[in-house]
Amino acid sequence: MKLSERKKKILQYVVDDYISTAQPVSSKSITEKYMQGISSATVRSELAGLEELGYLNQLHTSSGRVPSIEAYKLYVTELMDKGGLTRKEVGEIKKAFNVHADNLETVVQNAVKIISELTDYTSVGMAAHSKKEKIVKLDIFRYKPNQALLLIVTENTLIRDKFLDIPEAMTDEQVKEAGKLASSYFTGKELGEIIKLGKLVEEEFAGYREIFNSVMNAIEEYVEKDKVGVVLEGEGKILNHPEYNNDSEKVKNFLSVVTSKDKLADLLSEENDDIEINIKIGGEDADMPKDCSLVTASYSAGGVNIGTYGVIGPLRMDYQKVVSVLEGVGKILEDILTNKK
Amino acid sequence: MKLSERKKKILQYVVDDYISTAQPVSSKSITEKYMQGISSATVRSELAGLEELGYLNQLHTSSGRVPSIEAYKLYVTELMDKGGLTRKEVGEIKKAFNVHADNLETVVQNAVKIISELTDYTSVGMAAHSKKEKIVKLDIFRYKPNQALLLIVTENTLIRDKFLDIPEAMTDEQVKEAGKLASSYFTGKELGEIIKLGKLVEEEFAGYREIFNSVMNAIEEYVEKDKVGVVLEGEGKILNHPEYNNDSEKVKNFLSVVTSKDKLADLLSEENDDIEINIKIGGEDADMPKDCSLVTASYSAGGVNIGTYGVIGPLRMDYQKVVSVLEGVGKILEDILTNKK
DNA sequence: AATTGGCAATCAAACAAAAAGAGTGCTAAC
DNA sequence: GTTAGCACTCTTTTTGTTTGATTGCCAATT
Repeated sequence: MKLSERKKKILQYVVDDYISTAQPVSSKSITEKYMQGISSATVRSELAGLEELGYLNQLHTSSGRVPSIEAYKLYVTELMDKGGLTRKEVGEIKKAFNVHADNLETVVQNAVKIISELTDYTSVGMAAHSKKEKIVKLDIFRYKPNQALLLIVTENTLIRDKFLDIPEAMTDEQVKEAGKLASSYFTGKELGEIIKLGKLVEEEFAGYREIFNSVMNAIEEYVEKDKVGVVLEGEGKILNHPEYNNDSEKVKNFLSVVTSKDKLADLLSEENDDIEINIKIGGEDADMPKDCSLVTASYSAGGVNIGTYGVIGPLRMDYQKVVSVLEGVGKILEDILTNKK
Repeated sequence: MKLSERKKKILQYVVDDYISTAQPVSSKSITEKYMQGISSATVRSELAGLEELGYLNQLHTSSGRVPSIEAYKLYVTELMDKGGLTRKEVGEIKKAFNVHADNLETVVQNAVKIISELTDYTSVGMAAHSKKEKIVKLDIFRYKPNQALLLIVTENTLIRDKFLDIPEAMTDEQVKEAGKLASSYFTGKELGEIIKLGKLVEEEFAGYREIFNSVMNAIEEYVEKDKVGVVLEGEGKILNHPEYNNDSEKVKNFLSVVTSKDKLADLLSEENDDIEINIKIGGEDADMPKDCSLVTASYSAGGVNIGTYGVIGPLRMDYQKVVSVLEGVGKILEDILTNKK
């Protein structure tokens, strides 16, 4: 099962070539483009070997080879060259972040946009909700006889508006009081801390127990998965790639995932805590569109996770470029955020 | 230029048939399906007349007829049958609104979703921001040395988070004071009223003039066009329709409009004040995808406009169904909102 | 034992020609 | 005004042929 050096090289060439041309790769083209000293017959037997091992596929007997999912996996982990960004690209990224950012969501928007532009793939991002964030402001006030509006602002300026069901019998005064109590109780606390508190609340604020529990639920929901904060860009770019050009089933499938913020939030929040760059290939995940790859990166500033960004595209994705861009954006973003804060 | 009754009937049949089959309509099929007592030759001469008048087109000499944009226009205004909704559909709509609505955006989301489901087209909605809405709460507080966060809550529970640039020299106290002043000044006022006030502010609150102006800008922007409030559903459904199936250029075009909330907000806020159902056909508008139709409806409850909803799809859209659904959803939505309030 | 040149076999893609079919427009008759 | 009939047009489908790319295998070579 161990691959010879030459097999690896050849596999790399096949994947490289297939990524850039979208055409099955022939033994001849390999000898011409990459390995002049060797004959095509030799490459052919190597290719046969790689196919045997499950790294390559043939569409029909007399066609060139196409990489298998296994091949892509090996490619991203071992085979591909790590390319950096050009000066120009770095410049473009910096410029993209230079525009006046109105709020945190705008920053995410900018990041996602430049990623999509530089890679030419659909890109997606989500600001992280660190459990270390503190609540800066909390307010509750009556909206309808049986509903109150909950307002939470955290350090990172993310705001949550949510309705709470309240008993009609409550007077405006009581609602106000509940708000005051909740505010003095929650303000200044870290989100994670609050979640951990769990059921303690029941005893202390018996009168407003329901309300307190609703507030805690809202906070928990917000930290765990904030689908509202998912930003998407370039959803149509999938059509720039030939494998999606005449297959509207595939496109439909792709769009159904990509346009569901729920699903995207799920995908982006998977196990990204410690890993920096994360590549998920093929339709292993129920939420992933079949025949797609997802490359994600988690960014942090000052040791705190500040968000997850990613690119979704065809299996035949330019991983090298994508990884470079994600790393580049991450670095610049982190610089900006650490300096500004 | 006046159409005979029979010409109108025939034109209606052609459009009906084309809408349901997506195939050019032949004289023979008309006599078979719709006008048994008449011969195909007669229909042919009528069709030739309608073509003369610009209502029909032929793809080539020996093909059936296809409706022109003019034909669609006439169809929606005069020709088409007005069909209602089935009991089942009404039931589905009611069910869709029965789920617990967390906030106003959820209501919009539900409406858009059920519209998309029932029509099988991409649908879009935007809550209206009536100038009559009053500000219920307004708050300003410091976020960074040179930025403050502005928070506005209106009767309809829409909240806007927005950063204001402030001089670093301002003390926290001053920010607080500005907030208090702004709150007491703006709270209770109608949005329209505030916009009209315009520059009066300059004199009165000289010390915090900048801040007051920023607040007013934010309010104006919010009333004029709130792109954040645009909700979209079923963007992939365009692919269910054959004219988009093998034309990825068209799809790309469509997606580029539909995925831009800016453009959608523009489209939805055009001149919808007094008209109830508004049909825009073909690519007259720069913001409209070419070869698309947009059907919008403005809903109101208690005399106040509460939002605009619409369906975007191919020219060959099932207008009858779409109009029925939009009307049906509007009616039910209005009922719910007027009762609840 | 690995490599190579040569060659038949395979298969998709491109092309061409022919046949089938759908629909029209026109005309002469009703 | 309506209709049957028919020639004509143009697309679609079918069928067959050619071309070209590529492989796998084998025997010869290094």
